[in-house]
Amino acid sequence: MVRSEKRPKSPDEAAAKATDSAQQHLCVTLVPLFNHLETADQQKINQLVSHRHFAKGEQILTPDGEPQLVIVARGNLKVYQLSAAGREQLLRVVEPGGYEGESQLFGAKNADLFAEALQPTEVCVLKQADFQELLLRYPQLSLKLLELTADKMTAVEQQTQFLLMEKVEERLAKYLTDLQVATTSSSLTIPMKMKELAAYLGTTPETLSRKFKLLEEKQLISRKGSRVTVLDTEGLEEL
DNA sequence: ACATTAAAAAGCA
DNA sequence: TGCTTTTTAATGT
Repeated sequence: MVRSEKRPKSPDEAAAKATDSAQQHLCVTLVPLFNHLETADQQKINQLVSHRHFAKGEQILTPDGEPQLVIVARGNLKVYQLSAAGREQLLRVVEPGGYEGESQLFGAKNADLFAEALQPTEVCVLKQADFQELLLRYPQLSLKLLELTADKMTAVEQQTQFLLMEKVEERLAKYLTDLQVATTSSSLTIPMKMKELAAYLGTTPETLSRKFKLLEEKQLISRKGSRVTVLDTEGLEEL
């Protein structure tokens, strides 16, 4: 479900208006939300966003922070919430071209949403007021946003299905088969750390490790590190 | 069936 | 080598 091998091609260093930290206008042209607009419009929008860089592990979005739309240009970030016990439930990983934080902009008070950089990450930040103005000014944006948000909701549904399946074994099996379908190959690479996959599947790294071993013993998969090969697709799907 | 805790083993910079 | 990630083992819910 998550791949991470895109690299933005070197941007032409023309006359970049140094608004903030003097970065290039990557985000606006890169992101599906904006890249269908005319160049002139994109440039206007670009003046409204601030480009920021985050090191691995830095918080980008917190519940008490200012409402803002965050667009990922490079790297990726994880979006998660904290359970009562303080355990982290990973919701999704946002890749270049993706965005996060729009729900707050719509007025939804999302009380416990965090976003954190998984790698050194370039993002563009759009403030609430500016974004609302944009939506009014470019009605096409609203439609596009609606479309993209619908996609996101589909992903969230899948995530909820994971947690509805009672056994970790089943969740892991489903995750692997989904990933296999996505890559159209029997050999695949887990796109995140085991610790994070565990959080994503709603379990602990320890249990995840045991389940991997169990699937290997059943000859359903083989694994070296995060490199997994599916040996028995049918057997895996039966779970 | 899992979580938790602790500790060893394996990776990585 | 020193820190982080992953695995193993023992014990608890």
